[in-house]
Amino acid sequence: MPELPEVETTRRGIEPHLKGRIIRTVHVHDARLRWPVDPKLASQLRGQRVLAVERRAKYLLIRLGRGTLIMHLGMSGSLRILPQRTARQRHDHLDLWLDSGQVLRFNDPRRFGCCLYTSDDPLAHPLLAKLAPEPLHGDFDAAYMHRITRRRRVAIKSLLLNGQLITGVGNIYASEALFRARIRPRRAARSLGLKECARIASAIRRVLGSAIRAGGTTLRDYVNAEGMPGDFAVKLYVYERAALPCRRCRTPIRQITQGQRSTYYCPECQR
DNA sequence: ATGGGCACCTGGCTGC
DNA sequence: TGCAGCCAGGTGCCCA
Repeated sequence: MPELPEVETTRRGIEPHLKGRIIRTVHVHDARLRWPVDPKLASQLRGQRVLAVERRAKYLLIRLGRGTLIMHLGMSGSLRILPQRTARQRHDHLDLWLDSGQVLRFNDPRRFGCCLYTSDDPLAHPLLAKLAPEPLHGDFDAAYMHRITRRRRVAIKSLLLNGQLITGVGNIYASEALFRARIRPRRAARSLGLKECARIASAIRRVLGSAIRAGGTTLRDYVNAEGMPGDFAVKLYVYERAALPCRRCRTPIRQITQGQRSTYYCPECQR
């Protein structure tokens, strides 16, 4: 489900409730996630204070006094802040009970998410160490886009989903960024010129930034820390709009498959 | 090194 | 109504 804007919206929603709080207890209701929740997790977290909630790509980093909880929402995960006595629901996996009387609850129907504790530098963790630069930071620009596309024959859409080259962009925002950059998704990465790379880098930053300001995209089931959907779906130009008129030129939007994922584009606006 | 495909899961929808 | 088939916001891993 969540791409960078949804993860960032979640981070902003939970941080004010977590920062400075102490984790009193941890309840693991269902340890089955992408990797099983470590049976030692509860004893590792108990009594630790939350120093900050950070984000790296689509990972959330809950910085604690003696370590870090690394969480990923996968395709269907959500984190909510709830009063302690809130009844559990299907697919609730774990609760962090805080000294404030609130609970951070992780729900994930498809179980592609994860929850890992490390006492080392989380950025050096094998899952995070090789991730590409943050797309909203200064080192992600036209020159970077140009450099990583030089030798690659893959379609630019597929490249945008490669987390070792670009992070934070998932299937929705890959199509949306290419529409805004006016580039066809099937273009070979290495065929793109510097100006086109500049348009893509700029489009990625703009679409992610706009989506964060709208609280993310809810198509089916994404909810923020308060359980509310995001508002960006109404601003999508192409995603899930197959055969509907392009919002810019009225040409029917096309849907194709690339790497077993759907891609949407306007054959008129994108070249 | 690069790229393609599969795997991991549940749930919702469509069509017979 | 039941059931099979297909699709869905991610990404690690294996193979050519």
